[in-house]
Amino acid sequence: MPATPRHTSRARVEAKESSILDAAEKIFAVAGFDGAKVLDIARAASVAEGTVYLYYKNKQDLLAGVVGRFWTQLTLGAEAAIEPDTTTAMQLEQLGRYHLQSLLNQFEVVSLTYRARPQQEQDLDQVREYVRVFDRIMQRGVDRGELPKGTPIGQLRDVFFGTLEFSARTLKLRERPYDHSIVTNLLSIMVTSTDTSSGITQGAIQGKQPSNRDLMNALKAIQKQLKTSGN
Amino acid sequence: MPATPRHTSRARVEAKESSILDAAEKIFAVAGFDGAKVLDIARAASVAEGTVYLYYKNKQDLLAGVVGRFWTQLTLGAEAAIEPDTTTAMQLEQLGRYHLQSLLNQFEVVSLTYRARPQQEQDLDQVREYVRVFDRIMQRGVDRGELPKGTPIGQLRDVFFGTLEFSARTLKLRERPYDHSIVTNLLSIMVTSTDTSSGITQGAIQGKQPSNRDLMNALKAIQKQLKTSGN
DNA sequence: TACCAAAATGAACCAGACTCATTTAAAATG
DNA sequence: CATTTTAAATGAGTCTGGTTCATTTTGGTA
Repeated sequence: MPATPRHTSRARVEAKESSILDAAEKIFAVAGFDGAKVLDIARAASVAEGTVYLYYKNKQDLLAGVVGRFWTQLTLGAEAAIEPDTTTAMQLEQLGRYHLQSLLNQFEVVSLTYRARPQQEQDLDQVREYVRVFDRIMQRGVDRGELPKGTPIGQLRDVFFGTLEFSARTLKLRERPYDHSIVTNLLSIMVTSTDTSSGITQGAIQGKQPSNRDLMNALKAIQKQLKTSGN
Repeated sequence: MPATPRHTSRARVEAKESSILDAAEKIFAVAGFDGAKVLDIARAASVAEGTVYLYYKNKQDLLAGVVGRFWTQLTLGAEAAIEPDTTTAMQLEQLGRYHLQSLLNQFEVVSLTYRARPQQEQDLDQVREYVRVFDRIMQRGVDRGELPKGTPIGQLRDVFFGTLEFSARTLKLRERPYDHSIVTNLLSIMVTSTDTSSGITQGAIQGKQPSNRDLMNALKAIQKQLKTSGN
């Protein structure tokens, strides 16, 4: 079995494995998970149908392989896209751009991600790994004092990735191209809110009812402040 | 065929149709789309397997029926959850709470939504209808002068739903219950950003590079302002 | 070259979605 | 109410496509 090769060079086994993944990715992308026939994938990889099952337990597992590899590559790409020696804001912007662009460029594969996690099973590790890129940037920002101490990184992560994913869907739906202003807007929103010592965020985090009138008033003040700061 | 009933009362046909939907929803929710057998759904609806196909073209179509009904009901529930005569901020909060709670309570059905839109086919109309609830609230806010004229409703919609959906996933993953502070935080973030005449947002919308240093400085100023406003 | 284990193959198997000839139920007719 | 007609329901049988496994091929080793 390819799983425990002794006679054959590891390199060749891995080459074949990734050629199967390539074929699978291609077929899945054009036909979707249900539409893709294992036989077609095998043919595209120049391999017999049974051979696929030597490398992957079943079709689901094959999909997990495709999706996992995609997110791993995305993590590497993200690391590469981020300048290590710049501000937190700049790094966030770099990650945001990279993320949105990737979502758009490889929309089909991204969509497959949902098919790979059948309900509340243990999540794809590679996706988890990917979002840690964000966490590291934010944590470094806090450590350096660029962001306030109590910055709710986890919540902001949901804002960041959630917004970008929905924006990507919207753009795809309307057949619009990548739009940089989405990232910039998102960033300004997020960073504005990282001051947890403000009454608003503070109250929110503690779950106390913040009186919507107060909320509105506070926000009006901020808006005025922004306006007069003449920026 | 039930499609064009002449002898039988429309009511009875619809009753059977919805009893099949009920059964399907139940089975899909526990077994997932792939795991659900049409035979089981038929049994759960006390009907022969072939009968299901009298009402729904195929399994996918059945799923679309389940998901569509769900979002329609969600829209009705949302309308009901929103007080018509209150502030925009309050209404947004009501919608946010309702949405997050629904996502959590009916997580399985929500997850099925992704299975129902096989790639970039025409979206589920019912989902579109649902997000319009948000649009209406925002538009009314603008009309009333509670929100600035150029408020980018579309972008904020992505922030709103994107963040809530990701937050719901995170909560499910960590097996945490509904957390009201998520909605409140999200709101404060969003409303803060609705002043499009601020230098930051303005620049962003026009897509011009806003110089990250300027950005950070502006934000620092806001944070200070917030802090000193002693709120 | 002969041997052996790893790797690959594809025919056969089987689960499950879907069809359709037949049966059953319900309305219309007289 | 008996009879005819049409709608609705049925489930055995078909067919597609994922998965298995007995057999063949390959490549390293002695």
